[in-house]
Amino acid sequence: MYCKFGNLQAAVSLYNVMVVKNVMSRNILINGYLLVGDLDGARKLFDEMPERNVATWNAVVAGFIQFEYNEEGLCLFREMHVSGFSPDDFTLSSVLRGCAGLKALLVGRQVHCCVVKCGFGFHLVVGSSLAHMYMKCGSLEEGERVIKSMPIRNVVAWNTLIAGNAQNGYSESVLALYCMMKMAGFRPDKITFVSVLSSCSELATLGQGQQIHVDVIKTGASSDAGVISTLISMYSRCGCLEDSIKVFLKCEVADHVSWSSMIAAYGFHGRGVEAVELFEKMEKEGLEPNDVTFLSLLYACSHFGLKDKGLEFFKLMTKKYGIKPGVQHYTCIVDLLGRAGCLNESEAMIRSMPVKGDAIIWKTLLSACKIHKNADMARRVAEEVLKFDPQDSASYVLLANIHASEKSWHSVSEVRKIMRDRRVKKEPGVSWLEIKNQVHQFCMSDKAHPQSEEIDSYLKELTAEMKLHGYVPDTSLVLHDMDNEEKECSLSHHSEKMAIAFALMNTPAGTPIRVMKNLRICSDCHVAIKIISEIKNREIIVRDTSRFSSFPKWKMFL
DNA sequence: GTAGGGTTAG
Repeated sequence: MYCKFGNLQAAVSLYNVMVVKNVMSRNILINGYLLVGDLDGARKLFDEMPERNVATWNAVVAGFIQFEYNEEGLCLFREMHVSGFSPDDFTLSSVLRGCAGLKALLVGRQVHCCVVKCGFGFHLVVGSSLAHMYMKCGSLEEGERVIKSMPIRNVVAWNTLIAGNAQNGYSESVLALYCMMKMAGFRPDKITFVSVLSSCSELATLGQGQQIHVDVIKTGASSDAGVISTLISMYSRCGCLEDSIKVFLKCEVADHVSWSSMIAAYGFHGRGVEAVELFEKMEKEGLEPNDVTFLSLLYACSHFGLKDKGLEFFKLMTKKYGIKPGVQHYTCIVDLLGRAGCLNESEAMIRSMPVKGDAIIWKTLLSACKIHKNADMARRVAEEVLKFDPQDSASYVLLANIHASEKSWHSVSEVRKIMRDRRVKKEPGVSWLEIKNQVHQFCMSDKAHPQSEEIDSYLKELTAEMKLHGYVPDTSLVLHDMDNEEKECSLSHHSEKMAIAFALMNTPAGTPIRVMKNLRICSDCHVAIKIISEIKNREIIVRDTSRFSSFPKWKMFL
């Protein structure tokens, strides 16, 4: 009883005066130690035990794994096996959780054999743990096979399947599975919603996200901080910052994750000042920021050009909160310095930081070289990127872009030759948007869309109209040495322009247009969209890999 | 006594 209520001291005193101490009383005490997180105490008692049973082993294996001492947990499981004990469903689900935590696929497969041998091949709980393990280790297929072979499914099994697809990036499948789950008569719960909503964020399908928000309210899951955080993020990533704010303000259970989520949402929409204000309020409210909070905050600072503020927070993170900066935090600082034009400081930061660099941090500096047109540094930095990832098409393109903007066609063709030799292919730009719950997708110069001819002639008219309003195509961005007319044509067929043309043709006047893109939008499209938004009197919101841009611009400061 | 989830740099 004392153990159950976490009063370990009382439990220990009682145990010490007990005349007869058996396995059961010792097991209870071990669980007491584990309940309060005293792993050393539990281990000591365990080591001193004259006899043990399966429950004893289960207690320590599960205890260690619960506190993420996964390796220790797996070692204990091996010892258990050597001692001649057969694992039961409790042992196996704990051990599989440990494998998932370590992403240890091979050990996981061995445990799978053990599961089958011990007769738990069709067990509901063990089956979900097994599928979860496979999916966490990146083997979605094996995980799905386990779930599909289960004779009965419950909500947890469905959630495992859905979360596995979400975490492995199969967002469309997540939405399909969500419908199937409901059709099979299962009621989604807070965990289902977290996975499904994060897939909506990924796909930026606002319509679906809104429908799922309705389901959240219907099932009463809207009082869960986890669901709230995902909703905030979903609305932000789907382009509706105002709805993120509404969810956040209405929420009574917001925790540090929800606050971080809101800070990230502001950052994603370029609202640096609000992000900083919210962080300061969070501190005043006594909520402890974590590494992700700082990542979101530093990101917001770098995108809004708050260089000094960002550097200040970077120091605060370590000094006040004892959070060691990881490579992602350093990347934000490199971005912050790079955008501000301090290229040398930025490079020095990478070379002197105590954590190992990666392709991304060097790519960040490479983008800064492009913004500030520093071709010499760009060449050097591109080499560093390609050391980490020789197949990274974006870096070759960036480097070629810098050469093209200097009209140094010889260097451009050199870069293109290296790409050919190394068989590097440029990732095609794809934009998509949702109209009446249907997703339309466009690739550059795409002829696949049924309305491609109409789009083509509409784009021609639109470009002419834009030129009357001061649009000058920035042909320096085209990588090939073509004549100007060809360059303009190539620019006007960027996927985001095609998507916007399609939306203008197929939606009523005044409807906001939300376009998503798989790469960064180019500066020509940025200028072009601004002008389109003005002449067509439409709010246009473009999401690329990094952030949201809203047009007209003033919307950002509302 | 067991299983499934949240915010995040480019």
